[in-house]
Amino acid sequence: MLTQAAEDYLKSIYKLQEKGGKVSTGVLAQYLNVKPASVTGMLKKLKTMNLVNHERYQGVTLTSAGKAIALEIIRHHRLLELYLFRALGVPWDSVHEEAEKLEHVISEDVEARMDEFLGYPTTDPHGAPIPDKNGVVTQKAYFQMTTLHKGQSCVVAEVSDTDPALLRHLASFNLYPGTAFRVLDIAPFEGPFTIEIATENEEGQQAILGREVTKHIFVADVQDTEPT
Amino acid sequence: MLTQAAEDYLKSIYKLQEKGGKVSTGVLAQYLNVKPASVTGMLKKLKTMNLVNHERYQGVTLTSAGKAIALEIIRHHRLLELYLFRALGVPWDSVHEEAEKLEHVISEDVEARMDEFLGYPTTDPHGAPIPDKNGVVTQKAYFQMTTLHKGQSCVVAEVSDTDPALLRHLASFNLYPGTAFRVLDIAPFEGPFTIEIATENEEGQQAILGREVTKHIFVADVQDTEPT
DNA sequence: GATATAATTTAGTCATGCCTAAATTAATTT
DNA sequence: AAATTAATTTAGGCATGACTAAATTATATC
Ligand SMILES: [Mn+2]
Ligand SMILES: [Mn+2]
Ligand SMILES: [Mn+2]
Ligand SMILES: [Mn+2]
Repeated sequence: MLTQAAEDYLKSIYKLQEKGGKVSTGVLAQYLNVKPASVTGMLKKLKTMNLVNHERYQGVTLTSAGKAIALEIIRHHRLLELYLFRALGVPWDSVHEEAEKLEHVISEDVEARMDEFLGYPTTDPHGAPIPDKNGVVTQKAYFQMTTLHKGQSCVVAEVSDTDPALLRHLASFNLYPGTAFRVLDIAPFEGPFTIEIATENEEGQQAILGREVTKHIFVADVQDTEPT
Repeated sequence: MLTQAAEDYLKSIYKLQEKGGKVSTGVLAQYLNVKPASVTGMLKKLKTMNLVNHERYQGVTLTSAGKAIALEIIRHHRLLELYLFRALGVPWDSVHEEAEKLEHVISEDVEARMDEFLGYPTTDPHGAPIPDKNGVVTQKAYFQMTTLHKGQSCVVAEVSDTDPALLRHLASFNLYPGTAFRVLDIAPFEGPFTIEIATENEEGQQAILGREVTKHIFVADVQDTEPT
């Protein structure tokens, strides 16, 4: 069994190399809240275990063995988030922190039982894909919300799960993965978005979202619609 | 926050001092699968944190602060065992091992939610009492099964939870906490017990339990009955 | 009461995983 | 091409928590 620290390194390398190939020591250090020197030390260990490819000064990538472990931990994390949310009613904004500790500790048996209880889900409460038990991830295509134009409508696909305050803010507008909305206006000079959120009773709730917030929202099913 | 190792020491000291007051270094070492020298080292640390009373060569006891932490961990452990058993159907013989890792990692919020889901239970799947949220334990009076005499009937109160093979053996006879049985015979020279287990359809299943097994079973509601 | 035996503590090591400070290497400017 | 700046690695330390071997203290035996 790997240590918790080693598992977190692998998970982080996976996430960072998804958007950008080779991962530099500095980027990884910042992501893990650790100094670059500590990263170098751990990469050496991971390399002797054949979990990463690493040439000095050249950045790091996962080997297929390393990737398999990373996906295993990510699967634990996302299943746990959804399980805690659905089965125990743990709030949307605290499941991440809780799962961060539990992911290293649950057995394959408990993982399988949660999966069954949840009906073999494919996304976590923040819209992130849950790798299947063989480590296959089905990543839906989506765009950062900042790329939307006035008048377009879409559906929330995924939101960042690390900042509880952001998640509470989104929840205050009922803005969850699966929620549909339309862009009514975008203020100039990188200003805020005004959107209309589709609600069950057809009324359409309005919300104003600052730029920082929209960077953490990803959308799909983008369509151009007639202005009302 | 304490380390996982420190929490395990406190939990173990609590359990050992329950039956026998002061706990010796050697006994604690054996219980934790660690060498006596390692125990001495940890006791020094725990003493500086005012969690234990320890005079060299004189054994160790918990301070009230240490006891509070021990009970907190034990509460986690037993709630987790029951939760895994009831909510996820984890088998009787593997909940202990699973809970051993999770107990150090769950939040007070998840603890409270499991407690609510379970209806504020008072005993775990092996019959051990669950301390309440204020650390109050209500320990039912019971006796080791070896103290029973031929003809007596009783109810299983608690069984040891550490050995999965033993638990599977007991399960094969449907012998769980709450199960009633009567002693039909005790073979001489520390021999095995023959018992009749009460079943729903009144038939009465017989079982033969060796001495080693009976040492791990604790019973209550002992009554002298007429031999049939 | 001296002596043997058992339990406990001390002393010195080792592996993890983090740190800071200094040295090295790579990338950018000029 | 040389010099500056940034990224990365090396070197040396620290805290945990385990180990072994040796020294110490307590207990049992004669
Ligand atoms: Mn983690
Ligand atoms: Mn998530
Ligand atoms: Mn434990
Ligand atoms: Mn138990």
